[in-house]
Amino acid sequence: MKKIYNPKNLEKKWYGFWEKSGFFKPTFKNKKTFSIMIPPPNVTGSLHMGHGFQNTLMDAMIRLKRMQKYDVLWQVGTDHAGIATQLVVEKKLENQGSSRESLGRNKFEKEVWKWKKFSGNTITKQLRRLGSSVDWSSEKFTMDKDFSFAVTEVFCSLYEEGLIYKGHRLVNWDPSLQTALSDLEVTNEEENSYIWKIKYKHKDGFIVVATTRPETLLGDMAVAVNPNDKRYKKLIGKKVKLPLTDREIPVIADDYVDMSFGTGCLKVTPAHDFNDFEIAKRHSLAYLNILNKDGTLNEKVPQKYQKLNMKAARKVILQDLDEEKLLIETKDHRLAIPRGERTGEILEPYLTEQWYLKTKGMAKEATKLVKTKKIEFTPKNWEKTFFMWMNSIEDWCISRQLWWGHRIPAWYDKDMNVFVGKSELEIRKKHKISGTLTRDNDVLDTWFSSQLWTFATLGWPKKSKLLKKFHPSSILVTGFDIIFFWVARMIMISEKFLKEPPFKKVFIHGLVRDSEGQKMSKSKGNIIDPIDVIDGISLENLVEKRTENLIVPSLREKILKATKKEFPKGIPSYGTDALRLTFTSLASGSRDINFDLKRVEGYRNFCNKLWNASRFINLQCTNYKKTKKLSEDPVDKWIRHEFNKCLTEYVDHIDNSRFDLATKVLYEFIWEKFCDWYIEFCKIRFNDSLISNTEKKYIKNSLLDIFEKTLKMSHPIMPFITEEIWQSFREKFLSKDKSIMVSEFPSKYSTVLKQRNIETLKSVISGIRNIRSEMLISPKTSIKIIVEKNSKLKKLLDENKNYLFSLSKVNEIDGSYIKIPPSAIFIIEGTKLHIPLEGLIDVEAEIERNLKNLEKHNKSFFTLSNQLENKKFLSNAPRPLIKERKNNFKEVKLKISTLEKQIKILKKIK
RNA sequence: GGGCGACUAACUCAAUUGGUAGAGUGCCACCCUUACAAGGUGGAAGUUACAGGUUCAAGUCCUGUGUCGCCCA
Repeated sequence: MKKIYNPKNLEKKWYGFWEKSGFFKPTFKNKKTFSIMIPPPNVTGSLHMGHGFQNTLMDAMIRLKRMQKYDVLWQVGTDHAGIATQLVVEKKLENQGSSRESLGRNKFEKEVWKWKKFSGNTITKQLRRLGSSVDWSSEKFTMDKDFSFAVTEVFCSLYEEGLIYKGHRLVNWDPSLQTALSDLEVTNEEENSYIWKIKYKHKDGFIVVATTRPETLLGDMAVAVNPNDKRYKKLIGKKVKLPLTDREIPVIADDYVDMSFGTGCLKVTPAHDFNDFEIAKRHSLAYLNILNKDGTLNEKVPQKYQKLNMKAARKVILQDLDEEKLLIETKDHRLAIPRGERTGEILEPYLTEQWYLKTKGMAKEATKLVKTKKIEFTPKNWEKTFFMWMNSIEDWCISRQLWWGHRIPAWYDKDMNVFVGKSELEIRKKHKISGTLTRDNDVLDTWFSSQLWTFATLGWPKKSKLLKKFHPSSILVTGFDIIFFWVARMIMISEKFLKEPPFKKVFIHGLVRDSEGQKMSKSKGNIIDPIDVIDGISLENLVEKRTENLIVPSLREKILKATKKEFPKGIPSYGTDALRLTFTSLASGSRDINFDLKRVEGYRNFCNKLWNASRFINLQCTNYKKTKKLSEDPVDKWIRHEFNKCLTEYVDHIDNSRFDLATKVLYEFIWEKFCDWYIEFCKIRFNDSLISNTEKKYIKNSLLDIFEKTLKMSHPIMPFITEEIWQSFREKFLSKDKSIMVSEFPSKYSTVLKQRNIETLKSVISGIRNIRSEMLISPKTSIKIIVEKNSKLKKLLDENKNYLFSLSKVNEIDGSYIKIPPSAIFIIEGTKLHIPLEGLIDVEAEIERNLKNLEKHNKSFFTLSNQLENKKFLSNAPRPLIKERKNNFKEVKLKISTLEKQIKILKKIK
């Protein structure tokens, strides 16, 4: 074994071995089941830190349950990601001088499939690098034939039930994509803009309308005022002339108008504003659509403005208004601008006919599932958010004017009568149609298909074995950003079609941000690729990666500088296990996860520690194979007790999705208990000539036994290093398992009591070390200690001489206790322990040290005495607590009096 | 405007039902002791954002304020 842990090579080797051996597949042997459906990543995307985080948590659970002999299924697959994928392919075509339109629908679709084949492996390769033990044999893609079949099935059935309908109304329209988007795909962010005041003339003068969107003026159908607004009361019902046109529009009264905003006069553009749409409904106004699909003005506006896009139109219209002296004020104003979350384009409310799904009824059922705890959210407060959304849910616009996705199974005859069915053939048969039928051009929103993920992956609508065994899945692990998009919709649709929840628990994790809490994004140039943390990357390559394909090239310099500052030497290779440990250690249920590479370094060191511990054990057990009998020495019992404690907590924490705490107890056990003390105890015994070879064998058995259990316990979080070490110990462990990952999860040692003596011994050793260090006694100098002859402590120390002598460099325990020379002292469980000063300790420094300790104890003396003098405390506080405090008080008093005496003595010598 | 969350050591994060605030990294001192310098031993470091309140006892519960972030309108 090499001196330094090097994760390179060994990770790929073991992953390949696991996959080839079929360890990831469900066994169908065990009754208890555990299943997780992976949130399907975008098929053409690549893995980011969020994926890394999420998959680490899932894998930890999956590996644990697999070792606990559950029948485990981790369903894997990818999502076709309609808009995102179409955009990428269109961009590619554009670079080749081609376009979607010039290719036509069929050829374009073929291009996308080609691209999917080319880039689709990226993400699955990356998942493998993370160690994710997903069942590749049942991998699914949302555009697979059987999956598509399920989508069609659901659509048709919802349509037949009357839950899907076609509606003519305003949608969020992305002019660059020329498709509708659902409300959830819109981001509203405040931006700097203006508010303009424009004169609308009438026969007795004019009124002033305030607007943030002057360019939609050409679609105005009314001017609205508040019915209580005295300023405009007499104008209600009159007509005003719409500027730049020859149209006249009425002044109407509507409560919606805020008298204090702007001028109190609102222009009403029914076809291009959601609020105005509602106003128009109330007043039976006409809807005048003034936009083409590409966002330019159409033939309904004066010729001059036709074909202008919104930006250009605004400029020209403001100019013209100014010329006609109708523009009277331009003022800075901040307002929320709706943009498409994929394209960043400004969206237009646009009047079109779209497919909608009625959601209110399903939402009610979904709410019930959570309220009755059939589904539980962790952390729990997300349920609140979930309920809020379910209460205010609107019908879902499920059609998209895209070419990549599940095409809507609807056909139209010559007269535009619509028929919905699984195929054209089926429709012809059913409705006895022989004439032409044309299929609807639109595809379904990607989320419409991904909502079926938990069951369509398992073969639904067929009644498959998998479905029966693994649905509902045990837990869903996902980010809070898609609770509405995905989680809620899965719950609704699963309850609708399977009459059961899609999962029993939902674990909502935080968003991975950079170390300063900034969201990682391409435009900020602060993205860290998990694979780069695993393999390492040079500064040059990192900068290159962060600045390529920038939308705003001017950011380049800034990103370069920031990257150089944060990673002056690039990123070293830390290995998957270190990264996974970092992720789990950060999974505390908080909303934001600031990813700091320094934490990875700490966990890489931890892996190195484990690695080297195993080297030591390997060395001690050369040519040795474990036998049954374990040593019953107190130190062996002590470590077993510690192990039991750790194991119980560890499993509990994972079951409660507190991966941070699980990582913590594991870390502390391995480093602070196993390595710092137990291995040292073993080392001393192996070197002790007074211990028989037989006894040493028992010690080796103990060591190997607990080491194997420790490796197994660690495996779910750090799979690679544990497998590498375990395999090299396989014969020593006498294991018949092929891999640690399919071995049985360790159980507790039976009936091991807490070993108080060992704790005391540790305290003595630490106390001596403390004095040595503070008094600057060279590590080479051996010292003598003096302990009261008949004390329990003396007996304990005599019994454990070997440990005491090597771990604190003591060479004599003097129990004579007559004429104690000037000493440094400390008190352990009421017994004084002296270290003679002569030739070792600077008296002045020792006085200082004692004064410092005295001060510390005085502080607790006061808090404790206050507490214990307080009658209310004594009558109200729980008994054990009072007892504890009283003991503490006694101890502190003793310590203080001893220290004071000691200081007096020392001062005398001086 | 409504809702949610965060604020704890220099940095990144913990702290079960209220019971004397803990890790990692960094810092200081001493050590290359044959598992490990990616290490060992010891140490310093906090008015828990602020102001009130409840309580014997508050980082934790309540009220208000501030700063930052997210969601919805």
